[in-house]
Amino acid sequence: MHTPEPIGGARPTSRDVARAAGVSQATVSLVLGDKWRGRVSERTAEAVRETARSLGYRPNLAARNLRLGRTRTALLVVPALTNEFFAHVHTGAAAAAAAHGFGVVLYPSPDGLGPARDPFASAQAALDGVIASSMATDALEAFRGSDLPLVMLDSDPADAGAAAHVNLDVADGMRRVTDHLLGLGHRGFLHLASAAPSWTFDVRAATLAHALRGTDVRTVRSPLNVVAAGEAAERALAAAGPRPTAVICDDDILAVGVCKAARRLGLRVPEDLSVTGFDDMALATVVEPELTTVRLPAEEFGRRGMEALLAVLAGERPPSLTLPVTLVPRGSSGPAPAS
Amino acid sequence: MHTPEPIGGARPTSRDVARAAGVSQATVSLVLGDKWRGRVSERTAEAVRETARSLGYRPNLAARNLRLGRTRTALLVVPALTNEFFAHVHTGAAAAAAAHGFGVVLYPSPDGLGPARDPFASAQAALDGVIASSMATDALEAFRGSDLPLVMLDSDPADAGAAAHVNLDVADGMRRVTDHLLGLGHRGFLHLASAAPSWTFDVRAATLAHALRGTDVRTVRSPLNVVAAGEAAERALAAAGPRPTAVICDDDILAVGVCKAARRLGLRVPEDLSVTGFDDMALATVVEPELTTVRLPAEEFGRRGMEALLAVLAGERPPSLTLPVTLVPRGSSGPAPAS
DNA sequence: CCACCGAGGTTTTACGTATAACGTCCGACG
DNA sequence: CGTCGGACGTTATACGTAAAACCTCGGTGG
Repeated sequence: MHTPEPIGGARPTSRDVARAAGVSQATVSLVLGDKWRGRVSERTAEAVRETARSLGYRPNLAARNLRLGRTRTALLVVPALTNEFFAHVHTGAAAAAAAHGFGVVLYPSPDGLGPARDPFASAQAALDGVIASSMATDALEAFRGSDLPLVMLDSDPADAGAAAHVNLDVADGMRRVTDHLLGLGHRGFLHLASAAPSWTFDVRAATLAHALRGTDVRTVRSPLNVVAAGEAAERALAAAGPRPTAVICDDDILAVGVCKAARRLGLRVPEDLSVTGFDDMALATVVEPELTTVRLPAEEFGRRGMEALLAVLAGERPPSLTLPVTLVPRGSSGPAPAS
Repeated sequence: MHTPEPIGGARPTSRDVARAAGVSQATVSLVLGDKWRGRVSERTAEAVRETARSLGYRPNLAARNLRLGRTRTALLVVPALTNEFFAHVHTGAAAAAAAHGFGVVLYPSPDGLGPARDPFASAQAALDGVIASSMATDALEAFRGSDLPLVMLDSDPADAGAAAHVNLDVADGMRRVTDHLLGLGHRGFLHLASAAPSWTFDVRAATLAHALRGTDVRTVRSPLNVVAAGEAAERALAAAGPRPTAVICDDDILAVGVCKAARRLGLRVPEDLSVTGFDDMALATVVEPELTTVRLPAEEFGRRGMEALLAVLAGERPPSLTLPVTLVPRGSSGPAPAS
């Protein structure tokens, strides 16, 4: 029977390697840390490397972190992992981190877009910095007390609590959506907004309100899930008064709910009702017809966020960025029906 | 202008707290570690707590980890975060971990279901153990060299490299699918299989082959994404010979691709073609009609995996588990068309 | 002939924590 | 009256690493 090594199975330390190679611990550290040029002979260095390999030596990260006072690890806080968008953000952040020898610990704030209870208690890993993405305004409070450098993604650039900001130009995105729909002749709108009190959604609402001033706009809020969004949309579309001809959604998930509601109400998309989403996730091309939506550069977003954090850690003062977005017109939006 | 504390801004240590409270560092450690009963007076203890609070003391995790020789942190390796299934697995694992004061570091194997290059170099965090979920068979090799306790999810239970196994009863799931479709009168099948060389998919294929012996079965492999799956299915369905009346997919993502292909070919689902998925992710209820699929207890899966790891770390020898799955019949499967 | 230097190391120290081992004072008991 | 044992702490040490400071020895320039 295979016994998987006694649990605390003493791993070899740099001192073990030193003893086995007949040198001092300091020499081992120098060689393996690649700082031996001119201080240790090529012969000795190779011997040390060989010994380390044969013993299966792996440096103790805890000890190294303690000694160096940093961990080369960043925490990425996201509202919810089930939202594909944040998976892409993570990919970008992790790639940028890896390029600089950093690691990323992912921490999904447990209450969806709600407040993060104690990210640091949960993330046992010692951290060098934090990237908080698209957090609810109240959730951000949890980070005020920390003395860690903080980069905020998708939050109010005026907020002084962060060392740097990286944003998506959601205002421009929303403007492109309204321009698109106004150009198609729509004058009656339903704005299906996210119920989460987040800066990024506030911007969308304000932009939309401004761009559609003078037209007929109703707003309904819904949590970010298909079923709830469908119910909210169904109620709003079945309500009395003139029916909107276009539904603008804060997120693809909401838009999918609207499409399902439209089908239940016997409304054809886009002939009777145009629907637009936001994010351009895989979801957008799954529904029939495919969603007109705003594409966000999710991966670049994560990458820029990590680069900003790395800059802060290097003592620089990184500029605050706003990344451009694009409108992707697809089948879910069409000319307004003749009234 | 708000200067966010000098980057390396010396945080207070337990010794600083001790000095400020007029006690020794050991006393601080005892009090804050909640091991002071009978060794320190209530008055002193409260004074220490108060001082720590006012100084904003936070223990240095690196030092604690070094001292204790463990980190209370586990690594969860998943093939791809964009697959919603693994987000749920993480949720379950994180919950179980938190209940025992553990943290979870998420590591998405960068190459999808391909080999994980060096999980330990990337996860800078020191680790107590590893949970590897649904890894490709070759990717598992990356973990052989490690001396960390390893729990495998969704992999061959006969594999002796792991300290424990937790599995989903995918064989039973696939049998339920075939029973369901055979009961509906289907005799011509297409199996749209995942191209990833993973144990869990091998089991599905073998089970399907056995359950459908004697009927007409073709197999096509596709990567796990909607577009590729759609193309593969379209080719297979348009090919010469008798057309299958049911397509059995290894994953909901593949099934969605099939639905889109069916629409392009002018085939109605389920009247002309039945389609089944696997996993029961959000995707399954987004397409029209909604997918008949196999529901996997993803969150419990993650929870059980973490519990198994915790048991191993506690020196126990946890039993290998297989969790039950259920068939969720929906609109995408119906009676076989009369030929 | 001696001071100096560079090559090739070693000795030592510090990081911050947890805890085992060790004091000290005082009341009580034999 | 001695000493015993809580109550309440303190002192000392170890975890494994990185790196500053130091040592030794043979060659070399002045």
